[in-house]
Amino acid sequence: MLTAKQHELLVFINQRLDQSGISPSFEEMKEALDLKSKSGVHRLIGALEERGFIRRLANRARALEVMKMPESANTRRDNVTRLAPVKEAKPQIHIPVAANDVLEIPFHGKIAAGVPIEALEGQNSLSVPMALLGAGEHYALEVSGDSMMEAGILDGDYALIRKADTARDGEIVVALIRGEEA
Amino acid sequence: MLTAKQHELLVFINQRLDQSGISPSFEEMKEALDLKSKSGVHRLIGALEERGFIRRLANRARALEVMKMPESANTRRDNVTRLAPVKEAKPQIHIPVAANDVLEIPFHGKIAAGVPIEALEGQNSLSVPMALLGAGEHYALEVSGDSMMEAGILDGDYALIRKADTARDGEIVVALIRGEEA
DNA sequence: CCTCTTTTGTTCTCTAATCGTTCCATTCTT
DNA sequence: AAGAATGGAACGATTAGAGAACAAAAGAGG
Repeated sequence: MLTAKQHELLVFINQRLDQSGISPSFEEMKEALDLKSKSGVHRLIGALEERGFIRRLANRARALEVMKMPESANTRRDNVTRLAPVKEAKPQIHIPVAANDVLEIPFHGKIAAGVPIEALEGQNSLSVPMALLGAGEHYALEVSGDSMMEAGILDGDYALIRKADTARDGEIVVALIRGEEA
Repeated sequence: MLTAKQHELLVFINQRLDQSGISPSFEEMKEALDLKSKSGVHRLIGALEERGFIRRLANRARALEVMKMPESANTRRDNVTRLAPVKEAKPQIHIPVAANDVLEIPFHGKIAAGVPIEALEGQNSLSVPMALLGAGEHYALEVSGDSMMEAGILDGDYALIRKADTARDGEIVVALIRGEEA
């Protein structure tokens, strides 16, 4: 799955991350691999990313994250998407209190594939449990049409959208083409 | 994933939060990082938020929350409602921090239309934001098959299910027919 | 309940250093 | 020689620090 260099770089990144929690910069990786140019590191990073071993924020400094390690490496990596630790069964009955952890995000209108967003840019807003949102600025759109049904997005759904300038492969985005078509 | 400054700030916030339960203000963070202006803190906070390490309420004072810590940091922060109480030595002024309302609900296995539930009735459990649950007792099942795709329920989804004896027209239910078929 | 005041967060502009990206020439394999 | 890997350097973007003015929220007091 990995070339020698790729493997070497991955191990280095993982080590630095485990050790200090701070991503190495391209310059530092260059040094670690004993290369003489950052462009090589760039290519290796790209390869590792493509293979799903690391993830990164595009155009951000020191924004690497190790997703998994190759089997060979004994340096284990456990806390990726950690689910809850298993704990002893205890017949307890949860009574969820009304979670008032709610945020109001702007509601911008409808969206449908190929059709311009019907911007009813009014003061409308939607109350959304914070638990559904990540970091960043969000807004809501109503989905029209069944074109995204395979992704579990149905007609009439409200889509919660995080504003962003970039997107990674596999992500679902709302984008304007030529400034008009959605 | 983080730069040195970002890491430093994150550790500081986490420490203050663990210690007093009160978020530091921008001014205090400025002092802690030995800066002379708050604008830098603002940028760092933004970066940490973008990376998912903290969450905050916009325009609210001292409304920070640590979502996770980088791998290295030994100062861990678990969001899950911990059952096993930690030893409480100090007269902590544990002011109710904006609790990360996550609940653990039992995970009972797979479900597929027409097929008996594969009960791996183990002690497994799933962490779920309370905001997604109503009142009552809940559990989780993993969905198998695409038979419910039209309802936005896809293969591999986790279904959160509330135990009930009755159901109204239009509601989606999981039910056992003749005690075996789901 | 309504002002006044203090605290706290937000934004903008500059400046500088660090960092990531890209393109092209060069070297190394096969 | 062809293809792959590497080196080099320019370029543009992000990160960081400072300072100031401004806006918003929280408290205090009448």
